[in-house]
Amino acid sequence: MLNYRHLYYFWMVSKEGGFARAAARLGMAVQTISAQVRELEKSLGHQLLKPLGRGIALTEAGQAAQNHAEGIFQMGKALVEAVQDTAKGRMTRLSVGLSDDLSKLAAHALLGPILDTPDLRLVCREGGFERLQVDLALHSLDLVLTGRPSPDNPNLYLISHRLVSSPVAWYGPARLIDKNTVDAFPRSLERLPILLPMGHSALRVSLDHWFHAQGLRIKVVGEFEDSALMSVFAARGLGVFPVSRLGADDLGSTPGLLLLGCCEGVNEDIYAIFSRHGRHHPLVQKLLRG
Amino acid sequence: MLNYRHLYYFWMVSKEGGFARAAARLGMAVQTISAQVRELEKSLGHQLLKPLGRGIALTEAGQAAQNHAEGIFQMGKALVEAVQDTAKGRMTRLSVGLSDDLSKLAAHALLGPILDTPDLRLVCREGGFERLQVDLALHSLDLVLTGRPSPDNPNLYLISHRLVSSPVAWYGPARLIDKNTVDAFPRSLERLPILLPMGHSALRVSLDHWFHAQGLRIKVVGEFEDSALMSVFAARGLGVFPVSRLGADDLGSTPGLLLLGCCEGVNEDIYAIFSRHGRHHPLVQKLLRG
DNA sequence: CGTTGAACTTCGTAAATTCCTGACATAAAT
DNA sequence: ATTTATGTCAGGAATTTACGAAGTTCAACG
Repeated sequence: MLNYRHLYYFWMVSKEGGFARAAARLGMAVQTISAQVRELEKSLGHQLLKPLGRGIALTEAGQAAQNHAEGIFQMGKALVEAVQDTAKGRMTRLSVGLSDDLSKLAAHALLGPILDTPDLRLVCREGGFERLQVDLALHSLDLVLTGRPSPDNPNLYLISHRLVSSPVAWYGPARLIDKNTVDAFPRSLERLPILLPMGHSALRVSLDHWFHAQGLRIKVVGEFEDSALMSVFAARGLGVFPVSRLGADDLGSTPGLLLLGCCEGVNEDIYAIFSRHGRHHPLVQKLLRG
Repeated sequence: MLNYRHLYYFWMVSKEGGFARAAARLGMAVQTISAQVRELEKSLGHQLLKPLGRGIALTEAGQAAQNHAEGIFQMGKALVEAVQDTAKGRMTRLSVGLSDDLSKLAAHALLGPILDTPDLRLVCREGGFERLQVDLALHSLDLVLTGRPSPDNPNLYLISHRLVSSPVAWYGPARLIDKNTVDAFPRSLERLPILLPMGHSALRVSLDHWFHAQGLRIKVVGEFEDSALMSVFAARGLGVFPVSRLGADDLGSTPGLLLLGCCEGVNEDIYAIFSRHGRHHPLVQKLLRG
């Protein structure tokens, strides 16, 4: 049976890069740390640290152990926080991951129902879909908002729930939008430089289908992972871009951006992904209800 | 500081559903377990278990703790295995995740270089891309083979590396394939029922582009998450389907399946994803070299 | 309605582990 | 040679863990 106390000391040593610093940080004697780490090595049957110069270095086995320990103690920390939060009457802290493929404006609109929660402490993290999924599994996020469902594997510990399905509109810089282009929409897209989300996003797949169905031959001048970045490049005149209408009503009043048109039949779905196990965060439940 | 031994007992109790059973499983006295779990509750400041009938049940905080503990001890187990494996001269165990969007035949071909490793113990797990990604982060997999790259976030702990880019061929049941359809390929696809991978796979996106570029209007009769399942339905006569040529040479000799044609310009990329940290599994390195 | 028995709890004490003090050896960089 | 860091050995104090014995709770059964 692995001794987690020993592991903790080992982890601290490898993080601080030496027994002396680790002992100082832990407020303990150096010999103790040394002895305990040695115990760990004995119980695992392999050397984890080797001398290097006047310090130490990780062996291969040590590096493997380090990686795992990192995750273990990260989860330990998350556990304590989670327990503290659960029973604290209403929960005030909510960690949300916002996938890059999601319109930031839509995200804000979706989080609306809980923004007036008293004493709310909202922690927003951004990143790629996969990265956020990992954090969800490690329980350092309560909820992920994304444009793509996680496959609803029954024996898995994640649930995806479609929050909304919002129509998609096209916006562009004033330089490119005039009465002609608006009237001729969507045919006018063929004459305009187009910005699109990256190929692996669900919205992109829907749009490709739509182009095909409409028989549109378009000129793609840019592909973006992050929709906010895309809108910045669009406002600077690079091209026109699609975005979920949800929360984008005031995008037309953004300096430099005008509404080009709304493509019927193309929707951006927004999903909430959260852990199946355990209690659900009350704020997550509130979001799901509307 | 969280006491992992207390946590371990708590976890065992919640898994076994009672102190008595947990004590039996641990070979210890019931009182000990009870006292230790009580210590944990005291240090966390919240009750984790509550009486229910003549047994016990998890409180909300307890459920949160349970979830985290599950991951923690899973990683602890993985840590021990990893350390055992590292120093055992050459590593013999390799845990590979095979993404559903990947042709099983191609996967076998890619793993070829290491299949002759003496004393190899290959652990193959299948699943959705996201699920496997999570297992990679939890270090219960060494490597994931997939048709889609994980975004190469520089400050992230995962690396994707494109292993091969293999052309895609179409196969179908004898009932649908004859000299006419082969000669008229790819135009003949318009007259054939088509099976395709699910919309979120990278191959699907490439194919949609290809259909569009060729001006093909096709009839999709099935979409599959799993390419192996797709080939089974195809062999039974449901339709024709695309598959990476890599490792598929002998697919033509599979009872009931014939080669229809090869679409130039459409490639299935296959990526290897693995953890950036620590030493890389020697077998993973061997795979990357070729 | 009281008894029964399974399951959890409390208490006191024995055993094991953890941790410190202090002294000393080794190895490498300046 | 000096400084700085790791590695080792001992003895003893402090803490944690484990268990026996006795007590409490609660559903089930006659």
